Amino acid sequence: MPKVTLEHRTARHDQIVEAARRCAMDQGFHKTTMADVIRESGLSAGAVYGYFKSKDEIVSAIADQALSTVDELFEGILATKEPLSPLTALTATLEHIVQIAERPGGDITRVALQAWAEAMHNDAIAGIAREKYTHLRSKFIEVARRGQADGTVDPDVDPDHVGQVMFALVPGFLLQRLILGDVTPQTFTAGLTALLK
Amino acid sequence: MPKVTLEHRTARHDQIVEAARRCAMDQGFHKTTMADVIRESGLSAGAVYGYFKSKDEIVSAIADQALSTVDELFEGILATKEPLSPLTALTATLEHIVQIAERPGGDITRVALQAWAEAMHNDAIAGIAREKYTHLRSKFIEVARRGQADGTVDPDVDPDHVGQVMFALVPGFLLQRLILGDVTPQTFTAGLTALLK
Amino acid sequence: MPKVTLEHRTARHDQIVEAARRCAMDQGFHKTTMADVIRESGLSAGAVYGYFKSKDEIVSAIADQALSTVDELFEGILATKEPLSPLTALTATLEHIVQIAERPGGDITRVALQAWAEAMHNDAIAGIAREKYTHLRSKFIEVARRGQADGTVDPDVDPDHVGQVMFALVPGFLLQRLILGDVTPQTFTAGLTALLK
Amino acid sequence: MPKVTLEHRTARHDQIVEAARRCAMDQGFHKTTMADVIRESGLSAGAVYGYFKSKDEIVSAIADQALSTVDELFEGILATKEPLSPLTALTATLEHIVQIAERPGGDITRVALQAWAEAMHNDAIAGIAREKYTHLRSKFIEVARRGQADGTVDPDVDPDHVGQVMFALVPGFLLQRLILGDVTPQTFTAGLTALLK
DNA sequence: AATGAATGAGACTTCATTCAT
DNA sequence: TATGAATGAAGTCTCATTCAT
Repeated sequence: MPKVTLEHRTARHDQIVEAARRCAMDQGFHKTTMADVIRESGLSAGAVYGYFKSKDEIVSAIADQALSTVDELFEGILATKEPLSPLTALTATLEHIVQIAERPGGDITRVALQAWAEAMHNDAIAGIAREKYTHLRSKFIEVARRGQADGTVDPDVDPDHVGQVMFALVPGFLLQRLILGDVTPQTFTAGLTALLK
Repeated sequence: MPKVTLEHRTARHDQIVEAARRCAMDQGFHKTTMADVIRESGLSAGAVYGYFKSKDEIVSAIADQALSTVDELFEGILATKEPLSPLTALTATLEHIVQIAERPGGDITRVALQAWAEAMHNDAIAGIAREKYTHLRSKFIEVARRGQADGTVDPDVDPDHVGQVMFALVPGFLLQRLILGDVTPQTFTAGLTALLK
Repeated sequence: MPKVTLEHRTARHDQIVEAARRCAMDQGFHKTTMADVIRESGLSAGAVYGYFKSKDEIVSAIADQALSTVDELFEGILATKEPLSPLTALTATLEHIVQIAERPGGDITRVALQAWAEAMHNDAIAGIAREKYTHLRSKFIEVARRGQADGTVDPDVDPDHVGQVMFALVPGFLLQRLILGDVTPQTFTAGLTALLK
Repeated sequence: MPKVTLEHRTARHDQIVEAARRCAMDQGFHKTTMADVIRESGLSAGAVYGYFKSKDEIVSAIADQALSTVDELFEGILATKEPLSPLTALTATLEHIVQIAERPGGDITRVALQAWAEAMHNDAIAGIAREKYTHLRSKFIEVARRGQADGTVDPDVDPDHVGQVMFALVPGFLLQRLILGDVTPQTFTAGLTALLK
């Protein structure tokens, strides 16, 4: 019966990652001990090590999740909305980010910050971050291209560069939200409206 | 003997912070051990603890430095240039950031990322980050105000909100530069040119 | 598996306390390092800290033991012997103390002296000492009361005060035995015989 | 001018011992650091080490002082009072102990307890304690002899043994006073009156 | 598969003592 | 002589990981 076992394995796996995420959200990756994860997951040390070879592997899994969540939701947005100006795309993104951040389970964007820092000296996480953010940014590049096709964005500029700027606003918004605490999609959209062509 | 001693103390203090910064740049705050800092500083354990009460205090000192460096240099820019459009201000800022990042001593912006993560669960660093970034952002708000006075920025939008967006581009640029590695002041300025009013 | 585990835990706990007691007997609380206790117990650092949160907790456990041993044995004496004059009670107590002190494991009364000193600036041990010695002294007060009932002790004196004096002879005996080394239950009983009513 | 220098040396020496005594009174010998002594004495590290070769030497000096103080004062009592029953001698001693203990500078009897503990594993202090307490006890033995001469003490008992018992009451009183806090010369004398022949 | 007690390297920090000035 | 910054051995405790049951 491979199905049941697989489901069981997946459930256990997620149980561990969720526990670790909750810990990392409050304490960061480094203050979170394996004992914390074990306690929070309700499993035993041996069980946890049956699913992950090391703490590093768990950290990578949380980082992957934290860096993906924004991505996944963002994709949805871009896929549906048709005539998509940079302003509209950004506004929709920020609103979704806040929705995710305010989920009952805790603010996963805090974990994304941990992942950024970790990527500076952890190759596995650097790889994940590169992959996820390259992908996310490609969506903004796509918006830039559409804008150029629509005539709303200067066609002489490399859409990659336009995408860089649009994408930059996402971590810039996140960071201000977490550290200064006074930005909202509304205030940010207002500022964008004043600045964007 | 106040003069000599004070200079001496300051030199030693800086010697330790510099050593710690080099370590944190390579390894992050948490993988950096006191033994690393002690070895790198060329002092003894006791000497280091004569200048800092704990590792946390050293971390705060590095974080302060990392979050200040951009600030200081940025201030210079804004003070001098007179007719300052958002685009000009941002371009100048990014160029300075890259100048700082490429200094021989190592890229201090990597440490800034560590500080962002640390601010999530370290009140001292959260305080420093809040203070430094509130101040830095206020400069962009000032630029927005000048733009409104000049008629180049929509006067009906709260300049605080415009400042939020301009400021957001700084960490957004930094993060892409460090993680994706393909942004430069030039590419970014090109993208900005296409997007900004 | 509660039974086996509980026994096991108790055995380990005692193994650590015994090891620590042996160390403290030779070196005192402060010269005894955790490394000493770990080596002497035959366990690992982690194992020891699985049973005690800190060195202080181990010290309290040894102090408790050292201050209790006299107490326990003394209670036995008082419970059985019926017509109990102060002289008889004291003689029996001293003989028991020496029996305990000369046990193969080492002289635990040396640890009691450490505990007295420690009680001066360690609230946990001060509390233990207060509790144990209040209890022990209450036995002597009981002897005083019986003496008053029997007509062998002046009924006009507060039995608490009589108990203070009787109890005082115990540490007085211990201290002389350990520092001057020339008192025995026999010499002491002889002196008591000459002095007591 | 050797006199001035000698006075100066003595003053400095005492200054250090007093400082160390104050520290040891509050914290015990082991929690007292050389830094504490240096700060409290108002001298420099080098200066302190000009007078004492090591912390151990300072500890011995404080222990000597603590074990002597009772001794000195006690001698005075015994020298003057002529017809001296054990009860009288003891009462006078306890009153003097409390006088000393309640001096403004702090309760030096707390330091005596430290010295007892230290004597268990410090030969220098064990030697001092032996010497001081042998001497102090000899005074009680002298009282016993006088009692035997006066016919108030049983002449068939070795006066050394009577002295052991009388002397025992001194640490017994001290310990109760410091740990249980409810004995006074008055309560103790009352108890003694009920018990002594 | 699961358990969780045990491991032990290594982290942070202290403090008695020295010595160049 | 006096200073006090510096030394570095040694102390307490943690925690990722393993393995006998």
